Amino acid sequence: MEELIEHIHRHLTEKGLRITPQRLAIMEAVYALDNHPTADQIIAFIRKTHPNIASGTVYNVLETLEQNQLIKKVTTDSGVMRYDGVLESHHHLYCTECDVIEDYVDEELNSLLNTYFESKQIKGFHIHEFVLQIRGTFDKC
Amino acid sequence: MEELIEHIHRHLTEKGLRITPQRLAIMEAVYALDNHPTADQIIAFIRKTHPNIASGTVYNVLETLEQNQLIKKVTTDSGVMRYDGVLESHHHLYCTECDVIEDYVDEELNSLLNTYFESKQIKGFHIHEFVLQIRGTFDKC
DNA sequence: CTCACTGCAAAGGTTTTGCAGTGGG
DNA sequence: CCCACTGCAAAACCTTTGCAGTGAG
Repeated sequence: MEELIEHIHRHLTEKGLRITPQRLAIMEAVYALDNHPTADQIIAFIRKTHPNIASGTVYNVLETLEQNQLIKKVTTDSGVMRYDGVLESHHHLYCTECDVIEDYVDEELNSLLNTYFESKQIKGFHIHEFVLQIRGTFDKC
Repeated sequence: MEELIEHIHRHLTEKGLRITPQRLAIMEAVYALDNHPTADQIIAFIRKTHPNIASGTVYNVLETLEQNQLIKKVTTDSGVMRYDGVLESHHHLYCTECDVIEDYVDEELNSLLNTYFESKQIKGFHIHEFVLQIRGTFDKC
């Protein structure tokens, strides 16, 4: 937690960005709330301790944090954006029964995909990254 | 085209759904418009020949068609939904420069993923399908 | 001090919903 | 004929934007 704040400080400072209570609170919320929170869930969480934060600010901050690689956006089928504090390249398990999205980190899978697409070039297209959505159900659902 | 209408007829009838001019027009629009049209593009296309169609109807029909496996939804980062008439299991190339989404059909890739995840079970999770988003740029962009 | 950032409120764009009326089977 | 479906319009929903005021450096 201490080192998280340390890390955020360094990152923001390096980019010439100010360290505001709102930005710290939003970073903490993304880490505290599991399951890839929506902007709305982040707003609700922060208002418990910080009642005057404006929703516009939260959207703006999330945008800034994403552009500075402090968080990632996660797309959903419903179109509502969700946010992820895990920064390493990874994939997601999407449950079709509940709204859980779980991180799926698997370096072997990344290699497999990279190797496959190195040998199998797609003509006229240059790949930057893969996002694999693994859709299914958790046993508990 | 004839056989397309035939196919839609059969599908809708099997499910006990009515065959309306709107539903046929929307199916035709999804096929006619390339590049995974948005609801808005579908509405604009149909109004050229069918000026009174309501946008609510288009959304409702698209929902119905998707639930009956006559079309597929394609998620985008912006949250705007797009639609795809290709029904076989396939993946997509997302261009980060322009708004093109191209179908990427590759049975070998499907096998690769299936084989990989058969050997590598994810505990507590039962996989239904994979959706690989291949993000990059077309040379022409 | 200064200007990047926040709060507030209004607007923007997409999708959903309610309801009366219509037309497909 | 009947009820599933459409047209229309309002509302819901998420997100962005403009602007005046504030507080981080």
